[in-house]
Amino acid sequence: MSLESYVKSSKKSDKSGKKTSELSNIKDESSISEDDFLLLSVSYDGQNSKAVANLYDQKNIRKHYDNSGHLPYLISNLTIDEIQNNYPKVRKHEGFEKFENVQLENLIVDKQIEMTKVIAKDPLSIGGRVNSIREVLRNNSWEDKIRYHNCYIYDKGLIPGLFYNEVNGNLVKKEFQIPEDLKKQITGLFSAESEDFKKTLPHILELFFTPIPRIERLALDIEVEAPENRIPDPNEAKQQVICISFAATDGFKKVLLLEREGIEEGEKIEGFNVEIQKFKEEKELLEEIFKIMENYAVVLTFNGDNFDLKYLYNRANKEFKIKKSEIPIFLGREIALLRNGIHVDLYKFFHNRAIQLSAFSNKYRSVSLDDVSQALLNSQKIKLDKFISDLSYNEIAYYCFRDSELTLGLTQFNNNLVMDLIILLMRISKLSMEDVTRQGISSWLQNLFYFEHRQRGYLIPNPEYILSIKGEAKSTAMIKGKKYMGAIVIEPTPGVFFNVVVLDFASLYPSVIQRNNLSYETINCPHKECKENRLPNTKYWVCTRKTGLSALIIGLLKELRVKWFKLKAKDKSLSPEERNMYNVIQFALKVIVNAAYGVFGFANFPLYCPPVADATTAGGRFAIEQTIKKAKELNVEVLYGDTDSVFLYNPTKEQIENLIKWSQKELEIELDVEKTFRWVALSDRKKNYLGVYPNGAVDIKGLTGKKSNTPQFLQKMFFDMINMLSDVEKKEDIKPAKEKIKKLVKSALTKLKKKSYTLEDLAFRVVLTRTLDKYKKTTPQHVKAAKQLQNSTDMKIQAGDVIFFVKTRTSDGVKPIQLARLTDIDTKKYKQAIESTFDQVLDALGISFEELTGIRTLDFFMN
DNA sequence: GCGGACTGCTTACCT
DNA sequence: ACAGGTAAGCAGTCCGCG
Repeated sequence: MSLESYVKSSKKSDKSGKKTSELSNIKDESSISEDDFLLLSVSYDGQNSKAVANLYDQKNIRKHYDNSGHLPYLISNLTIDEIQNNYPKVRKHEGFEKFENVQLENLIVDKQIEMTKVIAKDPLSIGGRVNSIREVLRNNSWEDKIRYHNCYIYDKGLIPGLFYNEVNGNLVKKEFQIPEDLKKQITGLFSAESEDFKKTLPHILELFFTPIPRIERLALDIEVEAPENRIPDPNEAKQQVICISFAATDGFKKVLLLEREGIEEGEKIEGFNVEIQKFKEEKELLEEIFKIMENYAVVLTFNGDNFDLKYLYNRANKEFKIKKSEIPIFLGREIALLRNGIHVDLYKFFHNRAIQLSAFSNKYRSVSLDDVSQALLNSQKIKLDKFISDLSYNEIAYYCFRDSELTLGLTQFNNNLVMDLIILLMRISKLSMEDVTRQGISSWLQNLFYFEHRQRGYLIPNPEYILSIKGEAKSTAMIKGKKYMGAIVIEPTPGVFFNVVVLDFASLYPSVIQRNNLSYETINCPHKECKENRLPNTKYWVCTRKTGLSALIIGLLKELRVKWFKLKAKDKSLSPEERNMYNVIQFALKVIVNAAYGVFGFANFPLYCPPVADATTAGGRFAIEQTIKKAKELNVEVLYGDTDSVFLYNPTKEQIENLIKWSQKELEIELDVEKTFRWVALSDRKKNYLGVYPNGAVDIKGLTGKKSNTPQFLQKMFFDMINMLSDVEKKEDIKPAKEKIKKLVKSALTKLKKKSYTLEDLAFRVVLTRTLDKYKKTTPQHVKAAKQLQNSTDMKIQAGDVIFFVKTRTSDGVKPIQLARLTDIDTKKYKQAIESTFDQVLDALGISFEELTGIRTLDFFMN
């Protein structure tokens, strides 16, 4: 279940009286006092040449400049003398400050090493220019690609998303007390764990037992004059800004308009009562925008990095020559940041695949404000029937304001879920709010691991170094082009099976990582005696002397999630608000923990270590293989399974308990009953099944009828069929259901022949994953349709667009619905689509489509 | 010139 | 740009075929 749907349902289901909160401080802001400041980000102030912490003082940003003289640096394996003699350019570098000796632990060789810290006056002297010190030192340079603001966070042990006080000019972390009994309960759960584990636990607990404050924020959206409806170029910013809207959490709402010749006031729009202010001069409009932005610590946009803020900056700077220092925005290459605030571009956040997939279960297909709002808020942008430039004042204000309202809404729904999630992810990853909302999950894990390295005095290894010692993966993948073997999918036994119990391993890969002590330094470690400690089913051994850092951290986060937060999220004795909070926490943990395996197999991850990923999936295969074997021994039939699950046919309670106990004892991995089906329909296709729960609810996996590109008329038919099947309680019920399905299909075929479906109903909807010119090898149908559209209309077609097309008897075989007519439709193709979609389910029921309809393929359309 | 067998490409899905 | 495994449909290629 997705994060969002869980929260929604728990809200609905519980209106009972509140219990006294066991964990009063987690959502309770009363424990926060005026001088507690939330750390939102750390940045580098180039003018003062200092790191600066951006704190949220419950209203605005408060800057705290470094007062310790901390400077950027890199680490060299050479001694100071060696550097002086062999690389004299280092000392002569204009940004060079000084050398220092340091001792760091190189985990890969498991030794303390004397190294040299090369300290510079500014970050660019370390790296980023052609003659930076890291370029001079070349292969003798380490830790030289770390962004300085992150380096500062590691060295000071700062945790973004936690509270700090200013004590005698220093930043001091505010400690929130975890209630004693709670602390005891939790630590009690882990009494059997290692010393390393226990030592780290309190630091992790702190992240989740510190209140999450409400953060006031302002959403904005601009409109720009657009001749012929062309999207204006934000780099040039040639057209005037004609409208801007604001919506903030404190209730502030406003629209600013530029007065233009020939624009009418327009009719007042009912229900739209937002204050509108008109400006005669665009420059004044811009200045007012900047003034309002400065009132808020956090500014939200949807695509502000690449459009709104970039446009405002360039317009102010290039057209009106407003000085850089008077514009509250500064531009990076692909980002727009604020001088005195935090800019969160929600487009980037919702684009993050971990967020898109896990949090919102792929509910929005393209990352547009319209799609995301539709999916999460059930609200949409205002539909226009004219060009932006032709709208009346009232119309454009209304249109523009809705965008700000939606943008703000995306952070507010379900009790500020998105905002809470962002704060939790900051705490776990140690990334600033700006970074965590813009960067992918590999950056989150990179930063988390780097932080831990520094905190423990470990050298952060160069990626090439890890690869040169540990090498590539040793297994062979099933799929061409992949680097190593992945999971096992059990060949399904086709048919309908009553009373099926599905068992699955709780967090299989993280459990393997923890149990097998997997980490880049522990796999194939340098110790002689460890070489005997082979991992089953692999060509690797693993360290027996030390706990691997990733095994420790991932294990800890996983254990905490499974043994505490997940249980609390389901605990009916807690208030819905508390459960929501626990659920957001367990979810944030899930995202991080589940991605931990994947990043080790991701070539751009700086701790990339294919053997770790390889050994992880091998451990997973070992677990499921042993489980199948054990099930056979217990005389239970395994019908199907995928990666971490087994479908058991009609098992007894005892058999289930046996398996679970066996797994705990022999594999040391938790096996749980995930779900029980009244019946399951399996075909011979893997990753495809239909299961009906005892209450009639249906679980559909992989079937074409459910896929998002299937035409709507067919999706609807498919779900009608599912409804008929969900009534089936016993074998005898299948026959009448079959009769109903027969009627359903016949009426659809008739409708198809009579052409009474609309083009919308018939459209296949496929995402264009790249721009049109990038399809070189083949031209798929949706690309053909998109090309037609581009050639005969003025539509701009971009990567990420969903193309609606129908199958036709024309030469291309397809037409975009904008250009098609019902008479073009190739009915035969649609009949085939119905047939194959239905076959996936009917196969399992032992019914053939032809038998069902009683018609041979062609006959129906022949007369 | 055309169709069947085949491979590869592309998208959407599962875990 | 976290991973690999699978299904489906189509595009493109090769081969055989008087």
